[in-house]
Amino acid sequence: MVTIKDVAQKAGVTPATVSMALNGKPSISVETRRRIERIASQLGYVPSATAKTLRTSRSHTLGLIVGNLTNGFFLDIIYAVEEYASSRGYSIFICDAERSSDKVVSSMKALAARGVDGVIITLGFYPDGKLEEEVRRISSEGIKVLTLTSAAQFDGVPIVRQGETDEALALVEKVCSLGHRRIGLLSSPRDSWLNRTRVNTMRRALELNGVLDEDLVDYCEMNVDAGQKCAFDLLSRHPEITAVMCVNDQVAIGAMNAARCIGLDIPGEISITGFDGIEMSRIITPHLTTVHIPRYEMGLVGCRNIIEWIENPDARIPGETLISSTFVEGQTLGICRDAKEDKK
Amino acid sequence: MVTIKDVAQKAGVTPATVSMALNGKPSISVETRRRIERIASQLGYVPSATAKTLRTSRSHTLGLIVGNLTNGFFLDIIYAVEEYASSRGYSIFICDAERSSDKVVSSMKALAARGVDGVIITLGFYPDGKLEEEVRRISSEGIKVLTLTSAAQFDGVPIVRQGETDEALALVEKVCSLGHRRIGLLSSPRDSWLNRTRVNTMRRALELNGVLDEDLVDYCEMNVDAGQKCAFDLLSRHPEITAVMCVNDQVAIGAMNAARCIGLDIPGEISITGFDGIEMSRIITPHLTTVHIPRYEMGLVGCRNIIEWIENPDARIPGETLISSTFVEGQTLGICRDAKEDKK
DNA sequence: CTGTTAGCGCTTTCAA
DNA sequence: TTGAAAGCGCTAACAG
Repeated sequence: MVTIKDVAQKAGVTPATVSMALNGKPSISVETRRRIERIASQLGYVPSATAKTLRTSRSHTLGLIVGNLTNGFFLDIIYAVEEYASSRGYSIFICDAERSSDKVVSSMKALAARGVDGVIITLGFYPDGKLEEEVRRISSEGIKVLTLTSAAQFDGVPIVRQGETDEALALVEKVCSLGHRRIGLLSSPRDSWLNRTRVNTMRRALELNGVLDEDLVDYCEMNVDAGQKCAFDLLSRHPEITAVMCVNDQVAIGAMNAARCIGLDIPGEISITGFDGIEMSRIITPHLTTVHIPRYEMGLVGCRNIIEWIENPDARIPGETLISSTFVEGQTLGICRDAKEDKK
Repeated sequence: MVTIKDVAQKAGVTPATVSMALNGKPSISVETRRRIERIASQLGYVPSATAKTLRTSRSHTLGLIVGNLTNGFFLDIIYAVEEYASSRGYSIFICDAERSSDKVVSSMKALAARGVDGVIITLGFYPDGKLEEEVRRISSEGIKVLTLTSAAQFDGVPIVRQGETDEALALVEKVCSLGHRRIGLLSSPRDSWLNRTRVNTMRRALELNGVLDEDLVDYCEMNVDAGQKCAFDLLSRHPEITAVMCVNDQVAIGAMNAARCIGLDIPGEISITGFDGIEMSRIITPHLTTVHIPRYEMGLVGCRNIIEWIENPDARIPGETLISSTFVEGQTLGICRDAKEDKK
């Protein structure tokens, strides 16, 4: 491996001079700089980031902790973060939280030991106290922490989150305006973040429309299989349901499968809505009506913010950044079948 | 930040002793070790991985370069690699190749500068000479390189690849055995890796069965939209086609959408096959008949092999590891409609 | 069993 | 404009 010494020797100068020349310090004569640059590239010299980090306590690396790597939801975030970071000369450590606060804490310890300049945390579950404690600890070591999405939120830690409340409300209004009164609600587990936020918003909106029926609310894990099973049960118990609103797209796709099993036409006999706007939602037939969460933009903005903060610790970056979601018109929403019958 | 010196001072010993104690060297008295451990954890001491790396030239980090992060195909690999690596105390740098050899080369340079112990490369496209050169360079620096999947393959570089030839042949046999004679083939672009390997295998099998018709072969990008467009064209031009075999699941899902547009029942009037066994293939209705590539196992084995190699450079790890794919019985394969008519 | 010493590759004063 | 020297935090010889 060729080091700064080798370059210095061959150029007939000291390592210090090479360092300054290659780092664009102005106090080096153009002539020597040229010579050093030539020799460096000739020797294939690549400065050791490790040594640089040890000396400067700046590593140009970031940690990215995602809630659960098997969930395609996080893919766009990883993509955006990696893309922007690498364009700024940063490398990304990827860590899977495996839905557990403990794993997040151990990941953060590892990242801190490796000297990352910052950590981006994006979880889909509520973190426990241990995590908050660790966030404090590494912050006090000078490591910048930023959270994406709002399940994990800490005092003084900047957050980039999706604005989705208006869209959730609008979605309910849309369903109601089509004449639906018996509306099933497939939520995530009772103590989950999304049940307490997103689904609760929908619940309140249903209530305002006078169509909330807790018997028609069910709770399931957020994957296709669970959604299918849960929707099947719900629709079997309550055949009067004409629309099912789901906590996310995976559950909604499960619900679509269930409806198909039962022989209900979508959207002729039953309407279905999702949430998130994952890739699959626009690929399946009929296309799912959903709300698209701007994951790419969130990743981009989050990464840009934390790098800005790292490189300019005095510049206060926004404590909270809201990025709007967008309604996605699919083909799973139709006029209530009862309303149609009434017309006949 | 608390360093080894702080611990040493508080324990009344030298840094060297602390280092040995914490690294489980046998030459330390149980008593001192206990004391040091206690003080270390009390002070919240976390050894600097950076300093350790500089000193030992072992970083316990790996680079993972994936062909294209937006493709869900790679998700299971990332998951497996991260999971296994972190269980062994390694952290993962994730890099997106963005379908370009140049980006891969610059990623490798960055990874090498950061002192990674190894690099896992998994690409879906043919690399150019520059990449091979860079692989040689970092190998000569002692960085271990391993490739996953076979698009990128270099002399002397261990590879973990899927065994899929038998399954591709079996798939063709299956289709033919159902009576199909007019079989469309949706391949990836002509000069792409999969066209030259996987699709070519299918092509030869079709030929052996005497049903290869180059007019029924088309080439498209490997995504749902392209697949849909291409399938629509093909089926419009050749309504006699009764089965479409696709280079991968995305294209197959596109083909399913196209068939539905045209009003063809799957599998009643047209059969469709995919390849890869991505999550979506078993979620859509009807489930796609495909071949599942064991991405998780590949990632696991690849990661295990490279770590073994790193930690024991003399132990020769297998130069080529083949992991079998599996046929996935879906609902998109049916008896040829012509055959059925004959029966009537 | 523990201390001393040297040095990994780099940057950053301070002198010259 | 460049050189000399110190040191980031750690480990590995070698002494004692």
